Amino acid sequence: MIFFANIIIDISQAKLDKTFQYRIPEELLSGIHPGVKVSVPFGSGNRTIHGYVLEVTDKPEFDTEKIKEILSVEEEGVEISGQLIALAAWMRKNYGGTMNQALKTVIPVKQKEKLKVRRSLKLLLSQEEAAEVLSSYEKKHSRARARLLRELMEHPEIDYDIVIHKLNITSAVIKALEGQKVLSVEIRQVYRNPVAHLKSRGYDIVLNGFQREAVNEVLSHMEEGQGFTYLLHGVTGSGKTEVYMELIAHVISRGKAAIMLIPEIALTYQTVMRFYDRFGERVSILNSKMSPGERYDQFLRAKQGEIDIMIGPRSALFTPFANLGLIIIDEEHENSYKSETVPRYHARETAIKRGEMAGASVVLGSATPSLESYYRAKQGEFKLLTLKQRVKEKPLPICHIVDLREELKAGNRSILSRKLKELMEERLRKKQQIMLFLNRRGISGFVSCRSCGEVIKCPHCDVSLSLHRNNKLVCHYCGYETKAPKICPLCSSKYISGFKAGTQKIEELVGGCFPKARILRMDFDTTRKKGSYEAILSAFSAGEADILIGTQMIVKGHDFPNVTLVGILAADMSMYVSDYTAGERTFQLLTQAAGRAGRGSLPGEVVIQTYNPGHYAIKTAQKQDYEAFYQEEITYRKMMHYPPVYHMLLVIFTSEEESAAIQASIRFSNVIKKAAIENLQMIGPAGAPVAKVKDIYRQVIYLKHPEYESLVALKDRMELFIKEKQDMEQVGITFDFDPAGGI
DNA sequence: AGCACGCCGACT
DNA sequence: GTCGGCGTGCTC
Repeated sequence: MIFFANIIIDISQAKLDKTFQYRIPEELLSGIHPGVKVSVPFGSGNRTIHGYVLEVTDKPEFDTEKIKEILSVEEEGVEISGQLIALAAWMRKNYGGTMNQALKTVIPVKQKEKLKVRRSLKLLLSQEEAAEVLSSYEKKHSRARARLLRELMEHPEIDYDIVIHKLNITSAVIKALEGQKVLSVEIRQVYRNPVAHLKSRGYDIVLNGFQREAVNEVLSHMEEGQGFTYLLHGVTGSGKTEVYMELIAHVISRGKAAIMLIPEIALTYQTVMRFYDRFGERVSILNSKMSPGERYDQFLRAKQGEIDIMIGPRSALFTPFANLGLIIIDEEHENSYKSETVPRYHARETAIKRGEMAGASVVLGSATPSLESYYRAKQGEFKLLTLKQRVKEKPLPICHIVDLREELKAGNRSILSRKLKELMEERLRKKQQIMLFLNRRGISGFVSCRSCGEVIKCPHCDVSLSLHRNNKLVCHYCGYETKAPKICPLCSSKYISGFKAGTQKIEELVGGCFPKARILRMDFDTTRKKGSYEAILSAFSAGEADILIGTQMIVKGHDFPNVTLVGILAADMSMYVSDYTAGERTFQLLTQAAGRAGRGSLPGEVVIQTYNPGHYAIKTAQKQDYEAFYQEEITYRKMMHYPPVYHMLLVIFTSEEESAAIQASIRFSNVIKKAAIENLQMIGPAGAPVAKVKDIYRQVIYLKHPEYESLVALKDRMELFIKEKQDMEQVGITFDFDPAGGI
């Protein structure tokens, strides 16, 4: 059999952003894998250039007559670009999508590389000399040369890209003038340093026994050259960050680099400062507010060895450190580690794979580990490290559970239970602070008609519109905006009215109960302005308000030493019915929220209001007993065949035509049935929970199987089907492995 | 990006 | 005619 390799020539050049196919000579076959660097003949002159292997296949996709052979394999060790390309190949295989999509995720360079080498043209001649040369060009009718030179006489230094794009000059002309010593091409590096403005204050940390033990365990294996995956389980306040810092310090002292992933929302000034205090300028950060160019700059600094610690969200995982020694994933249970765009990779799995490739250790940290990680730790796949003790011996907060049904029976129809109200009064008297939480879903307001029951929906999405200030209706899925109608569009009744967003309504109610209290609210409306998220939190931290009302957003990151009471207004799980992670998410939210109470020297109290006081997620959260929660939850997952015991594959069919999406889903369900895989369960095809977004209709099929590999094999089969049939143009097909909750 | 090819105006 | 410069398009 003849094999071919798909090769990418130069990732940085947008115009060569595609693969070329080469024949693999038999003697090289064993050395050709994704990520391997090879030499190939390229172009009509067959000049030898370097490229990276993306895929090996036996199917030529190009005129076989024209396919050339690979010349040789470049044995430059395991080079970083190759390693990342191999990682991209692994991601494509395990999460679906095209190789190009995977590459773009891993190497976000492409056209942005221009920003790296800011090239500019500099005039080398004096005005007189230039004028002379210019007239000679004009005489020879060299119009492009004259155009460029005239421009250079006016501005002695011009950006290369401006010359190419705005002046319509080709590189041939620039080369010619460079050869004639009329101009020179200057290359300068420009990038910003996001932490340069910070002032390091030094550090002073002593680890306690549990922290020391955890650090030593990881280091001892590292010394033996073994990289494992560790799960660091420690309650809020047990000092996980100190463990991370100690490990990082050891890794960089051995000349290696470290990546620390944190949920985007937790990348606060405080966090960055702590690392900067200890590691100074060797640290860089990545965040979503950065432009692609700025992000690329940070990757470049890493590649050039200017930094050895990168802190950032999911995408920081692909920092091109040549000698990576450690990957840390803080708050590893967070949903934001799962990508929402193709390839829908999970940062945890991908980090483990990258760690394996680089020989690096991986440390997953959480107070409430994901079921997945804890399960794998129990199976011995991860090494479990436990921090049993809170630093400074602080007691856990006292936690009360209030049954909202009892409140109702007792005639209290307020959103605040008697217990919570009583405790709030006390705190306000003592000038201590209070946080009130609301579950994330169901918090936005909507408009409905009391006469016919019509709910105003988005014309492009299958969701109701949310009521905002100034009577505006906004779609949270596509951003559609309209004015709230005065009469019902269906029955023309004038009894149409809005229900305010949960947080807004609660703000009014709480304000009514405690007219003197200063209240801050954090939700979609108040945080839409840039930077207002931090602004609200620091205002609260500075004591500018007594009560902070919000959703999950306010649970993360910041420490509020003066908060001694946390109220969870409706720890209700019925909102998550269709989602098997409901219990897990509730437990995590409650534990995190409770952890916010009593972070300072004052003891904390927590009130959980719920309609399900008997549910194990709530009862175990009250006692902060993770192990007990895990046992209950894993039993449920086993029984219901949910992850991590079984694995799931969600196949999403999208189309502008509803019927096309439905037809495709039926066709694929037949393909799946035909594959006749043992132990496979199929649910659907059916409409997605939100069946229409931005005018695109969505159908889904859920598949369950105990072996992840079987689902990957099934995905391969479906991808092959797409390739062979080629009549699926108007339908998009996306694969999502172990989807994180809703879609 | 680099290179060939084909077009176009100017000059022996 | 034909020479040199310029823009366009292709590279497995």
